[in-house]
Amino acid sequence: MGGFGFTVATRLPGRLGRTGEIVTPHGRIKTPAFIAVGTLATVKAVLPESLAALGAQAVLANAYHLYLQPGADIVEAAGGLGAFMNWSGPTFTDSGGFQVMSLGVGFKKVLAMSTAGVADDEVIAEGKTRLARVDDDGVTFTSHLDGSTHRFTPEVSMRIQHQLGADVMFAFDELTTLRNTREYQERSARRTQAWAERCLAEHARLTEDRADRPYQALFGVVQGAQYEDLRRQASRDLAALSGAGGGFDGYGIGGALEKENLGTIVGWCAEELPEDRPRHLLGISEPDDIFTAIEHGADTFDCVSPSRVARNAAVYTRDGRFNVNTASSRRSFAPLDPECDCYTCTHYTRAYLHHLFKAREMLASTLCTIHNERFIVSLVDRIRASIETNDFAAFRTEFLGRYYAAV
RNA sequence: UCCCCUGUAGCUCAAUUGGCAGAGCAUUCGGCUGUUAACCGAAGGGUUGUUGGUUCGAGUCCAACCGGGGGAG
Repeated sequence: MGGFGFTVATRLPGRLGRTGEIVTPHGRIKTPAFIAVGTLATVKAVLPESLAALGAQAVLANAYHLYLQPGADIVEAAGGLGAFMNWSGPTFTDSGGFQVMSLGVGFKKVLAMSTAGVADDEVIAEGKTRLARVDDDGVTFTSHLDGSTHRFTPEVSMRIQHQLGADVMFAFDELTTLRNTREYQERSARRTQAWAERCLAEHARLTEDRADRPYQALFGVVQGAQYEDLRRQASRDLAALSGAGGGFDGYGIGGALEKENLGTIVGWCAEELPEDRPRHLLGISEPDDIFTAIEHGADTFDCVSPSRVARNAAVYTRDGRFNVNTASSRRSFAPLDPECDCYTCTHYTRAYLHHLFKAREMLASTLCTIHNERFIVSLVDRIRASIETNDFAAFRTEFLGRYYAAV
């Protein structure tokens, strides 16, 4: 795994959390770290320069989306994801498993779905057009762009991700939801494990073929939904894999999670996964979840929330989240968050942002995305610092107490 | 002076043969957690220009008046 590495610096006493550093061919990532999401090789509405300026350390794009548009071959010909999108820092790509599967399921909300009352695995389609079919070998799905039919297997995802050329890739996994039966979860976990082995093998082969290129790390993904035994087993099984390349370079924790169980589930996985490899929690970034995830051993995480929510006028502040497009901001000439050091807060007022949203001006999205991304990056920076100075618990109490106070 | 058309939510407009007055936008608020998302949802808002009349029942039919538009002199 030349060119990729991870070292732990400080540990959170009595907990699984730690600070550390990931080294990639395109730079270092101080952990814990929030990875900005740029699904289509762009963090929507912001320039890469702005992202770098606000302290974003890495960007995560998506194999499914880039495969469909513009095509992995074009990204490869451009010199890889980073060169293509003019981002010189570390890059990640997600395998596309989540997208393909969530299209099949017909809904995206995995986090808070209830398990109540549904036992039939086929019901997960919920009457919507089913765009994907899973079998033991892979997934056949319909493009959401033009209806064309495609097939992803672990090998296909690996080939696409190698073409995209990100520093960190994820193994192709099956997404389940909390509505699937226990029996299905077990079957799915076995399938994801088998796919992990195939990803590793294909990855080793491709790495060999492309020895002239910078090394791309591969993270295995832990599934198992809300079941402790499945999560622990999946973690151990992934850790036990040591293919030609020496196993996974790190691990992702994915799948169905209820907010209340987030820490518990991350903890189960972190206890079973190798200490010396980074753990990435997929798709999480609410402030309280960040504290929970880090405490229980997550080193990195990514999420669309800061940018999506920003485009829809919701902004984070030290005193909680609010919508700038509501009347309360019409005549407010204060920054979004007076303690924030981002470009938006140091140059613009709530009244101006309110105006931009009401006028449907695109600068509204740009400025609020810069703010939200900075807010989360800054929060994680401060959490990292608090671990280093052994003030994590106090900082969490102070931050969350204020964030969720009043209003 | 006469003739024709037209008045319905803040705005633009719907509403079968007379049968519980709706929609889009705007307003107010809420939501968004491995992006099919500059998105989705909810709420508030009406003496249908006015006054009479016909009718079991009128936004709808009749009359007058008021406001707007057009035409003829």
